[in-house]
Amino acid sequence: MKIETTSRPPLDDLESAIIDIFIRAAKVLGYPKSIGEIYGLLYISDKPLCMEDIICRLGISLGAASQGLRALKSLRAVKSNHMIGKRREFFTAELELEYILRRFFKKEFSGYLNNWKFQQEEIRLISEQNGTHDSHYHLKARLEKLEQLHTKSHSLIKEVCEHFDTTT
Amino acid sequence: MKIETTSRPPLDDLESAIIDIFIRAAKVLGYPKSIGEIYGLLYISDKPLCMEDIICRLGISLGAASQGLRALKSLRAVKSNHMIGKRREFFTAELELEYILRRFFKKEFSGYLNNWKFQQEEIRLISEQNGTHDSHYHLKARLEKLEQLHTKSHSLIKEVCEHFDTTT
DNA sequence: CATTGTCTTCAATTTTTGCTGAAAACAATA
DNA sequence: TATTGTTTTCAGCAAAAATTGAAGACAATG
Repeated sequence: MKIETTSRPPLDDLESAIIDIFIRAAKVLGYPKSIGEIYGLLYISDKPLCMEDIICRLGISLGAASQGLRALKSLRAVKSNHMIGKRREFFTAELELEYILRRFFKKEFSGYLNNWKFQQEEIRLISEQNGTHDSHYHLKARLEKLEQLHTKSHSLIKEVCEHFDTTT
Repeated sequence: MKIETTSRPPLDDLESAIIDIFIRAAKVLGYPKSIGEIYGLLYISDKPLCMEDIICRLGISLGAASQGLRALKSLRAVKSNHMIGKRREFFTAELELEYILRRFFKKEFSGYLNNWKFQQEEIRLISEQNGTHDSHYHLKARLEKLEQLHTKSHSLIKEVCEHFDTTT
């Protein structure tokens, strides 16, 4: 891809400031900066952008753009649409951030909780193998507490998702 | 500090498995591995441990232990107690994880939201400076949406904290 | 106030993570 | 199916984050 910078001005103050919000949000959610930038740029754009637009305006590399867009697509945070007569793929942001967040929490956080549950089952096994004679007797209570916390966290995520559900 | 390894056995399977849960939890909350390890070790110990215990059993460095414990103290996730007649500081885990989580969310997440709010005000300023003639006219609606999301996130954190409040 | 045991700090190092860009893969068009 | 435009992949590189350990600070004790 030969990149044609013409007619793609650098970001102005307002644009950078808005994109910054998304960069920070990405960080908080555990994503790299570039993902925040790309989403932010699409969020403030009133027309679909192609990869070249994104690369030029943000000054990031081809690879980063491609990978970032893939991640964003998998979160359904950007939609891609092919314009008729054009070969290129064009991208738009899903503007309903609530939807995105809900999906994010459901996917990422649930994944984490499932893994935790699995580990906890393993632990139960090991601890039963060791039998009653073992030195870890005092652990029982603590492990049970941990399991309770797991249950509680599980219900938390439902609540969080519902919070972003009320179609404002 | 000369470190005396004697009588401090390496972690057994059960212990490592439990500590692993805390390592992952730390990661999710944005903390380094060592913080999860230290908390985990204290969580499963039935008596207070000193820094040397922690260093030996986890195989981490003095610096990491010191810094990790500092962070954990600031979250009030570990308490330190001086034993009479002993010069050393001893540490115990706060076992009520709910408390820790509540404080964590309040502190970290609120900090993030305040920053966001601040940025959003900056943006409003810039955007008003630019006046109505500017090319960013279509942004208004999107910025308002962002502000709504901010409000909503703010109420979310309250809900999350309350979730961990019910003294089970 | 000197000695000794313990903890903190921080520059250097290691580890982890993200980014780059050229090459390969793919897709559209003629 | 050759050509050309576009996207993906991935090995190597750069930046960021975590860890180490030794030097210095601090505190208790005699």
